[in-house]
Amino acid sequence: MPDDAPKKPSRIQLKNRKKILDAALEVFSSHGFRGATLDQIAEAAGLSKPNLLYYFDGKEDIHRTLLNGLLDVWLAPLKEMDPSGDPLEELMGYIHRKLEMSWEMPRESRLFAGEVIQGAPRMEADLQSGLKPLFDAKCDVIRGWADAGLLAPVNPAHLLMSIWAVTQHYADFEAQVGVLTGPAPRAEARAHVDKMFRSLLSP
Amino acid sequence: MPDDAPKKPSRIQLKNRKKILDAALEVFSSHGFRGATLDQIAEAAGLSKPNLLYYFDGKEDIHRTLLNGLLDVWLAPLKEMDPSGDPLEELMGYIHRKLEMSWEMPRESRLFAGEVIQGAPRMEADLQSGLKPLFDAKCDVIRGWADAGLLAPVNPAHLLMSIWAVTQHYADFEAQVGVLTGPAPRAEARAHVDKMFRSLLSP
DNA sequence: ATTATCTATAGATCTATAGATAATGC
DNA sequence: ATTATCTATAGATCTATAGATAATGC
Repeated sequence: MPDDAPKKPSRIQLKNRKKILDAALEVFSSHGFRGATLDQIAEAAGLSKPNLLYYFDGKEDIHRTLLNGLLDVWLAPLKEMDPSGDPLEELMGYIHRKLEMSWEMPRESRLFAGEVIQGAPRMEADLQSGLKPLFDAKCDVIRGWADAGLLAPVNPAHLLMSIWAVTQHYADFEAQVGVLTGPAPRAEARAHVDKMFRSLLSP
Repeated sequence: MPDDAPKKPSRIQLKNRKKILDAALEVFSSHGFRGATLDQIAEAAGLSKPNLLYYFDGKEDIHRTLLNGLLDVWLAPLKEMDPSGDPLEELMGYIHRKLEMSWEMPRESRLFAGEVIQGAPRMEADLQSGLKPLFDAKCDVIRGWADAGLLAPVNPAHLLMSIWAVTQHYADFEAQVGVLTGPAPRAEARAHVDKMFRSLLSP
């Protein structure tokens, strides 16, 4: 048996790593990678700074682990889009799930947005391996639907990107949305987004 | 005559302040406020670090001056939207100007995006005084058009926000767009965006 | 025995200033 | 005389580690 055989993590291991990642989500999403400090994360996690570094190899390790772990959660709504379902309703269902997600998980949205805006320096590999294959597969599904006349003709890649743009905007640019619309009633946003994509996609 | 009467800035004043702001745009837009350092800005501007601080009161002063000065440029396309023009073509014209701007000025787009994502800590006042009145005025124009039946019924505020979301996405999330579509032909993006808003807005 | 936590601090990085010197414009 | 620039460095902030101590699980 090799020396470096992985050991089962203790309960404290799991609990504290989770506390740290929760705290890191809060801090990284509101200040960015460089703007966040280990002090802030340690304080938010209720641990000492050296104790943070007992559980992770450093600031970058915390950040990468966080992004990597959240990518699956983030892509789940898209995975749920069913190739054998009704095309228009599958797409509209996806759009509404993504919109709710923007309101329910704004920190996750901003964490990814901040990383991508700065050129995804700690995430490009994950985008290639995690996002790209799923993206291509779903583009094929949408192309199939459009070719069969079940949707209006549409460029699948740009459709998906504009769905992300519009839905994530409500989380990522919340500070601006707030100034411009006040505490915006979500129903209005929902109705607008629904109408926009329905008028684009209806065959 | 008061002691603090403003003096006409010398030619070197103007030229060096401009060099610094150009450099700062490059550095702040790719690393964010906190991630940028005066060393990087000084190097990009071809000046020594103390010399930077001879022209500006500090890092924050550079950042604020930059954001403030660019806001007008950034809002120019929206200002051009003519209340007495043809509604659909005025809006589509605006959308295409904004889309071109995203490709021609990605650094400006990312600078604003980064600031807003982090809650616009150095810009909220500018948003209130610079953006809000223009936004409200243009919402009124759009509402007038829609009420007159010259556009499909649409929520003006959410329309404008989705125009920004979709167009700026190509600059702000370029790293992701690049991974997913490769060096994307702009014609496809242009056609998609045109179709999306035209189908939403056509009366 | 191993895992978990703490205090203290090294070492790097960054913003900003002090103080001297050079260049420029009346 | 005023404007512009430089070298040197103070002072603050941050990541990370050293080394000791406490808690936990066989």
